[in-house]
Amino acid sequence: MLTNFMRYYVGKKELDSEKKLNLGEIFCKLEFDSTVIGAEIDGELQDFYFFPQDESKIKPIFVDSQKGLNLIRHSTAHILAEAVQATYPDTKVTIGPVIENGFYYDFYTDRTFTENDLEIFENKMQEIIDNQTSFVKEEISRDEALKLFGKMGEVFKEEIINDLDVKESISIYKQDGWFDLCRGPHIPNSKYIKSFKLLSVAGSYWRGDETRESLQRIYGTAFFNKKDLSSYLKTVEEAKKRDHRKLGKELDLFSINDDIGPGLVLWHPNGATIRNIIENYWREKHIETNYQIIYTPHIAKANLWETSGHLEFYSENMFSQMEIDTNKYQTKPMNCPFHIMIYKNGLKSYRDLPVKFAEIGTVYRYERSGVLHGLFRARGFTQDDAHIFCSLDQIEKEVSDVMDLTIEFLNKFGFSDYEIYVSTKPKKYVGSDDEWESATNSLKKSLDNKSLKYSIDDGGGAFYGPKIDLKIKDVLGRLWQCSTVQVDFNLPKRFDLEYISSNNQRLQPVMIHRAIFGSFERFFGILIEHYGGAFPTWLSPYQIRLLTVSDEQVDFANEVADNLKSNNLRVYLDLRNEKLGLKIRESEISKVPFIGIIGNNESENKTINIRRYGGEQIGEIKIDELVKLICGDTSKEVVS
RNA sequence: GCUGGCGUAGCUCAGAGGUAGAGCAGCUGAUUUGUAAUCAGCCGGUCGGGGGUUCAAGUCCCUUCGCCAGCUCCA
Repeated sequence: MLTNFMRYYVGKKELDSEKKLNLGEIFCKLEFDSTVIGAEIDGELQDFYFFPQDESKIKPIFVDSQKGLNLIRHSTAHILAEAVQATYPDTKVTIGPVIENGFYYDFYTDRTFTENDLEIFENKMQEIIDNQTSFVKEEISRDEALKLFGKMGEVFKEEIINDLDVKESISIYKQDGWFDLCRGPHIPNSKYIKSFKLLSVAGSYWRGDETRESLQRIYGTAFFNKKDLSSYLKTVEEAKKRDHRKLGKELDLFSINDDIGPGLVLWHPNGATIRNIIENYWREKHIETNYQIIYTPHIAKANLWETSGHLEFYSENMFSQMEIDTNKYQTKPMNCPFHIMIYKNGLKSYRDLPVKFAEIGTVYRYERSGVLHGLFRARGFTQDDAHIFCSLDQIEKEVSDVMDLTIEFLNKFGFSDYEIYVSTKPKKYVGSDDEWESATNSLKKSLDNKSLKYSIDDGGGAFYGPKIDLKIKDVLGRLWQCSTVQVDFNLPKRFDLEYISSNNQRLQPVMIHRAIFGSFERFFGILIEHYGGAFPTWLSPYQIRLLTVSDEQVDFANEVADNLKSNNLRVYLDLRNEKLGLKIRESEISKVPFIGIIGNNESENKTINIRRYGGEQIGEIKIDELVKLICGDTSKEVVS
């Protein structure tokens, strides 16, 4: 008799039923309270309208979980769309997905939405939410759907329906009288939206295609409670405060000048001091780990770029050719061909391998004007580039060494959290399957041996070889991709690279491209934001500002400054006839890690009164103690 | 590149057809100062560039350069 007998496993409970139930009914029978708003089944988020299969394992999703938040945000996007159409009925809706920290909804309209509109929409949305509107799902046929949206003139929805696979079921979600084509899932009722905010308006294109209609995108976010929303907004504020373009100006680190050109960076003395410290550290470590440091030109004949394949595959990113005498030249977008030419200069033996060339090499790449962004995306930048020429069976050891060096570097700058990705063979590739497998295994092994966790990006490798990418996490939890290690089977072939093996054969080496910072410009930008401009003592342009209380202490202050300088410390001497309070204020604004105050007490006692950036008092100490204090200060970040 | 917004003193910003403004910075002077702004005076601008409308243009229109946000994490 009981043909439709079903069994569900819901969390730790189970439920038998004589008929098919949807999630809402299941939760109701099991007397779950209203904090359950959906479920995860086979890794997919589902709402109350979903009918699980027999024997389904159902993981309840609670309103205050991360997954629950995705439901809340998606539903908030629908309420936004309703509010926009209620306000401006001629607006056409498109799509409104959940994104990392919130949601957006794209609209088609002649009107330009303003900040004022956002406020109107927010008020209207609050009204809808306060009505405790239920989200009701209805399945409709394809024809019905086309008719329904066609009648409303919702052309974008029609296009979506037409593009859907015929097998796919089509659903709409109703709230009040308003509804949207949507596959869900949604929260049961708007009462779960406790706090939301519309953040900004921006342009976008239908389906991201710039040849299609341009749309207006409204970004917003929603949270389970007001506290989470305000802490998110605070993080956004904090990120704004740390914007490297703003701090770069305030701290006089760098500039980008209209008269020179967009995307071209001027490093001011303060920024250049930091870069110089980083470069010196970089050189020292590379020499220590057996790299040979080289220098190469900024332009080369077009022929070279033809051989390398850049003209064929990378020309969109290269600056146009210039003619010198009768030859065509181009500025370099990459350093590799130059390193290769140095390798080719003279026959190499297997005894020479691995050959490791490293260069702080400036390259120029054409970037579309709209994507330029301070130091993060520039047109001229300097890579910390290196190329390792080795045999296939040396890859594992070499990559292992690169990872050690990379992690040592990143730790030095206070980055201890990273995500690592190994990208494997794509559909189109050069090199043999054996080579790819061997190289990919070497990459994995070198990570496994260090117990470094990584994800596999299947098919995500470049056509010329597999790679490891490393993303670092900054103090605000943002991820930045800097370091990369890439195996290359392509360039050695194109340039006919070879070495003589132990049994006197001519063999082709493999090339490994690697960068730790990626580029000095970008890495510097990340450092500025990571440290909030308050650089640790070893990097800070000035390590201490010496402030005199009055003219009487000038001689002693000069003496202290000379002493510190002779110990290679970076000292800023403020002898101005100003009040101490002003001098301290200016020092704090410049974020120098130490302030040394010299008044009559100090000059009599031959001491300096030390205060750290941020206000911590250290008190009077002697010069040699001060030298030790500054040199030994290894705190990774000064609190801003 | 495209969509939208914005370019006013070194910096941060006000002015929205009728004589270009403020604070900070800078310069000069007074003050000799003890842990986040001493006081006063002065200097500073073809209002991003070019063209137009008007008796009159930061202000309106066109064009050009630059900056900012965004440009499929799919119904």
